[in-house]
Amino acid sequence: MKLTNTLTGQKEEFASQDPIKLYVCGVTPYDEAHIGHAMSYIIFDVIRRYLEFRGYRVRHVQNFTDVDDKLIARAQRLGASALQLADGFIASYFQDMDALNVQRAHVYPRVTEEIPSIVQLIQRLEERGYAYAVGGDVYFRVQRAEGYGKLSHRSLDGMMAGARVEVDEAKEHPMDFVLWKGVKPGEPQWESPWGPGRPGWHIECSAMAIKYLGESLDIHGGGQDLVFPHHENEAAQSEAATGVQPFARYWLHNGLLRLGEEKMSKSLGNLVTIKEVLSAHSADALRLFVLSSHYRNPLTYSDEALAGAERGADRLREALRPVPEPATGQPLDPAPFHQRFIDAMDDDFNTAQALAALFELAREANRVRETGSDVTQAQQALRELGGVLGLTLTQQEGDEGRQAAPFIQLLVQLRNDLRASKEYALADKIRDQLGELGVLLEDGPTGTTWRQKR
RNA sequence: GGCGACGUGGCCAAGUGGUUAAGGCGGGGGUCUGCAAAACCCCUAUCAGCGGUUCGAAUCCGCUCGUCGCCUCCA
Repeated sequence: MKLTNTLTGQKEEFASQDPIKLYVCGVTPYDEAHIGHAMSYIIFDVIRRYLEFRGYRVRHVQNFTDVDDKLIARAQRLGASALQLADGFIASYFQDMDALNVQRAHVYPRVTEEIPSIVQLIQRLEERGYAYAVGGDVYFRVQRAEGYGKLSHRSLDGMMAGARVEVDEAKEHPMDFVLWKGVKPGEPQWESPWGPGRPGWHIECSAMAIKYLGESLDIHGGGQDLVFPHHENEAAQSEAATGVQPFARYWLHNGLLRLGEEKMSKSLGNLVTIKEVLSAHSADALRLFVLSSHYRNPLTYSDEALAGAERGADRLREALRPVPEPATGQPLDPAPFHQRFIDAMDDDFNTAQALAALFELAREANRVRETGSDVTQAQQALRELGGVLGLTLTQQEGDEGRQAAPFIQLLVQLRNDLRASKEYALADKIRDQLGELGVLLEDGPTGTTWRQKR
C-alpha cells in the first residue's frame, strides 16, 4: 500500500503498524460545517474505512478547537457564552457527519477539557528552552526548532521575505507563535504558571494527540490549508517537547474545495453548508462527487456536478435491485472487480479508479442479469465495496414516503387495470401526475415499481 | 516577491515512458416498452502551446501562456 506523504513529498510504501494511530484535525465550532469540511471528513472517513477493510485496527482521534478568537467574538456578539455556542455547533457537526455516513472517531477531545495537558506541554517546552514568557503570553522559539519548515517545505528566510509577517516587539523572532495567550477582559480563562489566559491555536492538537495516541502518530491528516502554519507548528512543538521524531510518520492532506474559481472558506464567505447540500442531494451523491477525483487535488463544487453524481448514485443503486426469479445461468464472479478496487485504493487511495471498478461491476451485473445469470455475489461485492467508500446505496425515503406508500400502491394498481384495458391516456396521466409529485413509476416485465425522486 | 500544485473529450475526472488514453455526467443512434422510464449495446479526445531527451512521451527536462493554493483565521 502506498500513500503520498506531505513531509517527504513522495509517494511511499505504507509501513504498517497495528493499531494505526490516526489523528485528523477537527473543526472550530463557531459556525455550521460547510461542504469543504464534508469533503475533508469524507476523505479521511474513506481512508479509515479502507485501512480497516485491509485488516488494520485504527485508533482515530479528532479534536474540537472550542476556544478561539472567532468563537469568542461570535459568542460575544450573540450574547452567549463561548461554551454554549461551541456545544450547539458541535451537536450540529455530529448531525451532519451522521447524515454523511462518516464514522465517528474514537475520541473527540475538546480544548476546554484538556487545559491541564496543554499547560503541562507548554511547561515541558519551557524547560527545554523552546518557550519563553513575555508579559502574560508564552511564545514558541522557532529558531531553536531544528528543521522548522520541513513539513511545508519552506525556510524561515523565505517566509520573512514574504513581507506580510507582522513585527511584534515582544517576540524574539517574528515567526515565533503563541502557545499561551494572557487573559483579556471578557474572555474565557484558566489559571496557569504564566498567569490566567487560554491556549494558543496550535498547541492543543499536540497536547491532545500526545495524550490520546502517544508521542508518535502513524497518520496525521487535514486539509491542505492546515499545512502551514498549523501542522508545521504542531510538528515543531511536539518534537521539541518530546524529543521524538517524527511526530507523525505520514502526513496526509486533502486538496481544497472551490466554489467557482476560489477556495471555499469562512473568510471569503462563499460557503455552502452541508445541510444545504443534503436538502437537495443524497449523502451518496456528495460522497460520489468528492471521491470521483483524487483526494489531493482541488475540486470545484457546483450544483450541476452534484446532480450528475446523484444520477451516478442512482445507477449503482439500480444495480442492487433484488433479483425476483431464481437465476439459472452462470453466476457473475466479482473477483476481478474486487481486485481492481483494491489495486486502486492501495495506490494512494485512488478512489476515482476504485469507483470506476464499481461502475463497471454494476454495468456487468445489469448486463448479465438480463440473461438469467446469478448476480447475488456481484451485488454483495458492490454493496461491500461501496460500503468501504461509505456509500449506503439505499433509497432514503422520508416519513412522507412511507405514509404515502399504500396510496401510491393503490394508484399503481388502478393504473395497471387501466393499462390492461388499454386506457393509456388515463394511465399516462396518473404516471405524469405522480411524477410531478416526485414519484417515479417504472413498468418492468415483472410489474410496476415506484420510487421517490429527489 | 518566495514556495507549491494544476492545465486530458461538451462538463467532471483517472492515467504519469511503450497493448485500442479508465470511469461518471451530458449528447446522438439503437434494443426493450402500448408509450415512457430504467437497464443494456454502439458512437462522441491524442492529452494548453513551443522546443528538447528517448527507438518510443499525455507521462521526463526547459521555456511560454493560463488557473489555483500557501506565505494571515480556515477542512
